Amino acid sequence: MSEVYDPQAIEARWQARWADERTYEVDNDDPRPHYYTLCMYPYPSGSAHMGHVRNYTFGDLIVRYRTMTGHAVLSPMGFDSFGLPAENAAIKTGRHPRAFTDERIEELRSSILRIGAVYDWRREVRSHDPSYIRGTQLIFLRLLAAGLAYRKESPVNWCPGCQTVLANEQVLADGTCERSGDPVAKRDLEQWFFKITDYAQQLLDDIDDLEWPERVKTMQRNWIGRSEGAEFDLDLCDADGEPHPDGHAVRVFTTRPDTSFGMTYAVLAPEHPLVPAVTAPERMEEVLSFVERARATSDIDRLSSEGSLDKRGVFTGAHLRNPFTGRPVPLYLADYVLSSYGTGAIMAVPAEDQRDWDFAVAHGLDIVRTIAPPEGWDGEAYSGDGVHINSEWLDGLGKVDGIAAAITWLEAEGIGEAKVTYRLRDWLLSRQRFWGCPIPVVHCDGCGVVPVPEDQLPVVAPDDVEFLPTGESPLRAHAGFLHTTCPACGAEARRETDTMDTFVDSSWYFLRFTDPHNDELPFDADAVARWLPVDQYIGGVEHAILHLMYARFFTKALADIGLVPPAVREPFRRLFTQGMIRLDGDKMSKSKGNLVAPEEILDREGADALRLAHLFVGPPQDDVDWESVGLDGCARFISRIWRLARGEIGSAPVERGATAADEELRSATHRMIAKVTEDFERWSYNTAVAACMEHTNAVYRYVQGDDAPQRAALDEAVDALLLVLAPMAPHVTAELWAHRRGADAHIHAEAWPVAEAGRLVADTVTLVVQVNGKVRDTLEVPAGITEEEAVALARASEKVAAHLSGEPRKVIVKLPKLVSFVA
RNA sequence: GCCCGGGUGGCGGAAUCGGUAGACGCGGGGGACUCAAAAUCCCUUGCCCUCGUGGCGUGCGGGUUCGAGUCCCGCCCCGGGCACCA
Repeated sequence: MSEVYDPQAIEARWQARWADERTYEVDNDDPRPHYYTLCMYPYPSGSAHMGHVRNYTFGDLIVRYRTMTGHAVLSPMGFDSFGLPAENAAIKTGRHPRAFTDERIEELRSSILRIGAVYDWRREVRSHDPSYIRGTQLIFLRLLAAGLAYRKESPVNWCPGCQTVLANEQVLADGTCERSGDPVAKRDLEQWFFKITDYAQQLLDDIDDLEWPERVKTMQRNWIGRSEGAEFDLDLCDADGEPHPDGHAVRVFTTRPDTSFGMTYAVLAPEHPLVPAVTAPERMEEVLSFVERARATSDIDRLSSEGSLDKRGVFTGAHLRNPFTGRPVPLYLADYVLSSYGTGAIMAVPAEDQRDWDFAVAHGLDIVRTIAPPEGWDGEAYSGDGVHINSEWLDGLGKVDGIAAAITWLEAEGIGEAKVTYRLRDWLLSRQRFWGCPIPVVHCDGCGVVPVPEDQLPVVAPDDVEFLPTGESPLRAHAGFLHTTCPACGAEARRETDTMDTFVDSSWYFLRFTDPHNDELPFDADAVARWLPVDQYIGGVEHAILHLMYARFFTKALADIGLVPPAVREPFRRLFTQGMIRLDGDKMSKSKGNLVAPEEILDREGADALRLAHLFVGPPQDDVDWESVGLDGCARFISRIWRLARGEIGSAPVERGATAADEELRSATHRMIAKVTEDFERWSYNTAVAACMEHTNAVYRYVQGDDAPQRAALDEAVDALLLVLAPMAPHVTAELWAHRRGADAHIHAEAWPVAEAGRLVADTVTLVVQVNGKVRDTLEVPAGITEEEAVALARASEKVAAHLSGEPRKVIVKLPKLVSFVA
């Protein structure tokens, strides 16, 4: 047992003991109530950085707290071990990504251990383990069989830097790759997709019941982007309104069918399939060159060309009949209409849509208002509510009624109907990379795409590949992997060489943790039923859309195909998103070169001080600047606790009857317990630490007072302090507990202290006396004071009398804290 | 443009239900201990002045209320998300 506080020795010893005693290993049939807490499994990039420390400090606090409150806590850790950095390192160094990755995992694991975070390491998973690959592939095949995975040729996002296609979610708003920053181009490739759009409505509806930060819920709602409106057909015609001989019709989606009388032109996306068929011969050359230009232009350039709208659209020479007016309107192509949203075609109503207004002005098209703008309106397009005008049978109706009436009319005419459209697109999962989970299908000239039978899983990439900067997966060049036989007909066939997006791996790892050694299935449904949904998920807000949306989709889809129990519709009941660590306003990151290495601090002040500093600096959800992290103050606090708990402060305690001071200390102890417990429940760790500091200061004053401390009151005060600090500063509290109770005593096996209700009420309280709402005096009064006594005492105050002449008009009393006189 | 957060001392932050604004910590000032320093311990610390039984004070302007950091209306600023989504 250490005599002086030596964090390195203490921390190493307790970390070893937690591992030896298997304190935090938990079985699925544990009789205690189950609690599943999970930090997002990390990509193994080497030693932990401050963001990890912060994340695992919060996670570990919950594990230890919930264990002390009597729960069987599932606390697993794993590694999101597929991904681009390992493959890029392989290209640079020639080393296999597995060797590189396994080293990074060991570095990260050892720094996670050093902060004292505890896990059930028996359950560790790694995305690149063959057993995990098998699970990922089996899930893929089941989704394929259920029609939830499919292949389609489509223009996809291609990142020239990463040499791969990207999901929409990985393309930033400015059209660049979220990883490399390169402008993303469009390419036509046959790719695998998951049908997440089938779940758009469920994903939207179920957000409501999640205990997630409102910010994250809003981001998901926006991403799904539901909009209600109508779809209808516009018949192709000539400039005089005569029907086109081929009878083509263009279907458009609009949220404002009520404004249809104001449609003065229509627009197709450049990629729209009808473009060649409808374009007038004399306009063909110009139209095709426009289409070519639009296709060659990356999204980033499409956006930057804003302002030159005349160049961004072209007339097709064709017309469409506005079914509401019966009149022909010109049909344009414009790159501001997206082929991937709605029907890829719009009716344009310049008076009620600013983009249409701008385009109409640039091209000299008519503008007809169908909603009267408010009095004094000096803007251009008006999209708000108002009374319809110029709209025949819609005139006089408001916006909402107008929409309903227009839809009724479309349905009665048989040319359209109400329609809900989502912004969410299907999830493109193919990646032309090596270091990912292979897509387990075979391409056969006779049979087409053939799934690899489940009993032949996993399909694992070979090791003897060459990593060259060719921009192609080395799998394509590996004859042994590429050439195989068709599982269906036995003929020669080629393996799929694309791998899956690593977000596929992270979409089910939380399920695997419940049953990590299952060789038959990714996981057993009963095991999942015992733990899911995750009671507390913790991670960075940067995953608010991608990972969290995909994991939700997987949970629903896997439940629908019978892998996950039907009752589990959501993976994460409660989500907490922690703030970022900044240094001088910048995000702390390797690429910015402004990292503060946790190791140095662990070597100096120790893990407990670092953990407390992270907890104390401010609300966990807020970003923190490293400069404001009060490491010294927390280290000082720990040494105050150290001396106090070892009886090195003040006079020696004695056995005696309780004095008022003793009773007051005991009351303070129980108020502290209540405060910390409440703060833990509401994720207010900074105030929990503050409450512990405050109590420590009170105990210091108590033991240094004129009277010797009473042993019972002092022991209770110190024990309670150690117990509530145990989840926050686990090593030093364990050491001090063993010092006080014997070497076998284990503080983390103790029950969480419970505040006695009878102790929470102080004997005397501060009564605030106000006159006209201003504080004029404060009086110490017995807690059980009556209203009459309180008012009498307040009236007797000279300070009150100075501001109150005569009788008050009104007296407001809120016992026992407030008496307020109204003059 | 739309949607979320947020704005409180020199600094990080607290105030949980409309009731003492500034808990706790950092930093500052003073003192004790010491030959001295470090460490430690104690006191003090929103601003202003005519120093009182004083005034002001939670981004700005209004309002509700006996009483507003907290509720309502209108702005300003900062951070984040989404954005030719028809």
